[in-house]
Amino acid sequence: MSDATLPKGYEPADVEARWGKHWEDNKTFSPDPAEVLSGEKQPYSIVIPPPNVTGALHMGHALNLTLQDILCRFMRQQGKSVLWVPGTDHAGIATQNVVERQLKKEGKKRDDLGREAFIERVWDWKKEYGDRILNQIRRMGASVDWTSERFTLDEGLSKAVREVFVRLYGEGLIYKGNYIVNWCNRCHTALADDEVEHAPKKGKLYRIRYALADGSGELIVATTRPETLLGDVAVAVHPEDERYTFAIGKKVILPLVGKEIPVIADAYVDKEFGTGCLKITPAHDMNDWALARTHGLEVIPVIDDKGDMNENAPEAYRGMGKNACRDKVVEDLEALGLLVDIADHDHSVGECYRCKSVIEPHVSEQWFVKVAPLAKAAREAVPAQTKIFPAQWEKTYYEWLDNIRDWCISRQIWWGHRIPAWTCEACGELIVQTEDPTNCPKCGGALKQEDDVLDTWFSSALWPFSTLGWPEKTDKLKAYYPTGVLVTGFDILFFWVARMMMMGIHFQEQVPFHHVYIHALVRDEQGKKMSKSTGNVIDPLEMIGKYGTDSLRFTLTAFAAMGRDIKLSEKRIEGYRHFVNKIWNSARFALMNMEGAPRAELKDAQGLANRWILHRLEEVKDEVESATLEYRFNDIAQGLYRFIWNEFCDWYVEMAKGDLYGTDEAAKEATRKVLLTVLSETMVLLHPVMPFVTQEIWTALPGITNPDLATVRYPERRPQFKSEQAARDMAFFQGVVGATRAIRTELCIDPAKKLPLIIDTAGDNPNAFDIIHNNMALIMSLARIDSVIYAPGNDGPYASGTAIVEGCRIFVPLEGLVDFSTELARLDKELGKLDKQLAALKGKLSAPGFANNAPADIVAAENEKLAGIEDAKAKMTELQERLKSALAEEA
RNA sequence: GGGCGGAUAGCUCAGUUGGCAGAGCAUCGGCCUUACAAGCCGGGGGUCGCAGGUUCGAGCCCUGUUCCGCCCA
Repeated sequence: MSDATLPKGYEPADVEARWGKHWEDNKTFSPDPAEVLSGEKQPYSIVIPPPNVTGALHMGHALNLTLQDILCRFMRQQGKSVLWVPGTDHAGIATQNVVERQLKKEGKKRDDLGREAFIERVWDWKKEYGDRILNQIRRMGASVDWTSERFTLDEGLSKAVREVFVRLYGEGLIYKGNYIVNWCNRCHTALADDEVEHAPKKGKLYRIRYALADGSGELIVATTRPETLLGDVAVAVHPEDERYTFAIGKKVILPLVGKEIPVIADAYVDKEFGTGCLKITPAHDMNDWALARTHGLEVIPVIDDKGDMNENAPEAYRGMGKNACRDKVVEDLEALGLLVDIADHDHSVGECYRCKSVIEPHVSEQWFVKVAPLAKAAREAVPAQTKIFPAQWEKTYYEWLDNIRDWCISRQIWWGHRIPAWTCEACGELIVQTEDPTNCPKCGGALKQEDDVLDTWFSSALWPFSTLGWPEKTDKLKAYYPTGVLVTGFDILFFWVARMMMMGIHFQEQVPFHHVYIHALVRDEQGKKMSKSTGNVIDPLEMIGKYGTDSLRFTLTAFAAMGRDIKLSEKRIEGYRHFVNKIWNSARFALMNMEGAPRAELKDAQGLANRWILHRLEEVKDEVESATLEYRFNDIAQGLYRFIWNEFCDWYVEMAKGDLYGTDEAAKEATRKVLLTVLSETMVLLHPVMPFVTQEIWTALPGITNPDLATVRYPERRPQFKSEQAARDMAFFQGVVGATRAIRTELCIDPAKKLPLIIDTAGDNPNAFDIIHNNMALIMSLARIDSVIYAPGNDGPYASGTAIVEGCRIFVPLEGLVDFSTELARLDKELGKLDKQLAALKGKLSAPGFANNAPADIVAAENEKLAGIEDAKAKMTELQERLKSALAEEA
């Protein structure tokens, strides 16, 4: 678009496709590390939180991408060398499940294919569908560097993963051991603590008699899982629980099994819960496991990895499913008279975050990272080297790191980074190294690699440096590590952020990012989590189709700092589409009035409107910059919204029409220049939030030297245009126009009717006379007035609508046009407002101690305010009295 | 059970060193005023969850309390 016109309506789809392609084809967002290494530019980098390769763009992604894009585009405007790395996560369990479902349709299982073929199959799937989410990122307008795209399972990242694993193993920070883990019977794998979700469930609490072996009585034990009693190794009571002190050290007979187990004392037991007697099943309960360790108790698993009772259970129960076994155990206990009762009991149950199956604590051999040393460094780095925004999350971060347990990193699935450890089948030697060994270095025997793969988060934890080429010492790594900020939701603060901190510090000796910005979760308008099953999902792509990317981005930005959750509804997006339209139309207006005006440097500002809008523009530049640097995204959006709509469109453009449509060529030229300057600089300020509409308008502006707005620098400051005087003068002008309009509307004057206006400029504003004198034509057009009489001390006719603006009385003569009882009532209402303010102010000023204790400037300001209101009240009362008596005389 | 956050207009929420409670949407009234009816002009609407405290002054700071949400156990 070269000529200075714009089509009547903004067509987002066309513009987005065109510019998206332009930016990608021109590699606009692919920086050269050399410009950083040479010292020419400062680096600014962000690594994208890699979405699951199986994923589809949802509102959380849309928010996350929008905020990062605002930062990246803004930093480019600041002259930084900006690298935003895109990519996807291989998402072990999720992706494997997708392909397994595919196989199921063909009537096959993964075992039918075997490991190699299955993995091949997953790669095929990835090739076919893995780009979906990436293309959706494109549609958000994200200014990522596509030449830097990575996948957590690609070759380079695999190298990084092996390097890290081998080094940690060498340092004794990775070990293999028996441990109780969260086990999903369905996914057939161990899960990390934070992959387990806790959901409230209705359950039962069973009370069961355990007889003391010496026949001196019985203990009644409360449990929610009676089937696990087959694996009990002790009963525990609180050491200070007087009901049971007699039993401590004795033995009880384990029902249905018949063996004797000890009664132990431990302060962990909650005296209030159930009966105060806790049965200890170390193999099937996390807490019992811990208790068994401190008391040196045996661990007897009775449930196997499929959820069935194993050979340690009495013969009657072997092979039964755990649920069936529970029924049988209860039945048998009842038959033996050992069951006291069953009560309803609500408790929280762990579920697999992938398939929602109930988690079964399970003892097995797994690989672990010893995290305590890593966690210590990660904790200490905050906030000195890495600052978390908002800072309240620091506490949560510390809380987690202080209570961290070793990280179970092995998963019994196939899709993922296979653990680089081999066991010699001959001598049992364990080999851990980056390169695949051929045979045992000790005895030459055949080797077998570990079957397990690594937790997906293990590779994600390396993302900030693995994507930059580590373990190679690449220019990219040197230039862009550490990254500037990590932008993410709080839900993965632990899964991911804390682990990146640990790995980054350990392997790069530097934190992976200077800042962490934690943003809200996007919920539906009722505040519920969006989910497909609830059917309350608002699809970002659908919204983009209906309202355009810019509308969606602006909406998310405007709500970005509003607390922890964003309640989103389609109506809001639709509302901000109106804003996009408003911007478009204001640009159309400006271009219609440019007539190819040459772009020349702005030297001075003439006229109230120009002086004022340039002053405001300077303020907005400051606001947008500081808000962006401080991650106050909603302030960026709101500041620009107000400026563009309520100031630029509603006032400036309307006032500019005076010059633009007038005959004073010099004024016309000056105003064109200001109009073009404000419009074009506003497009730059808004570009990070709304890249497309601003770019499209930018291209149409006359005199543009750089047509690609994405590479245009942030506007220079013009401090000479900052003018508090202009702001004050404008406020008075707006007051006069606003008061006049209000009189018209509230007295129901025909809008077409032109009225005269009389202003007594002898008020509190020393510039009143000049402001009115110099802007008479504007007042006439904005307030629909046909004549203005202004002079200090002038009285208008009593038969007027009246108002007080900064102590100036304004009169709209309405003789014969209205019923003046309406005006009297209107003045009553206004006086009522003044009285309210007066009462509050007087109360404050007369309060004992105010004059003495409050700062002098506050006292002076309050007194001035009081004088102003009292003056206005006196004047208004007088006007009302005058009108009243005149009306009485007439009658 | 431990921790964190929220409660402000009908709705969704701003409110950055304590100094006259704001916005958007919704609502009511009036306008096709030559960029925009996806618009313009004007109006109404709040005991800032509750109870105390600090202060000349509290939506904001402190204590307690109720309700809601989230995380961890």
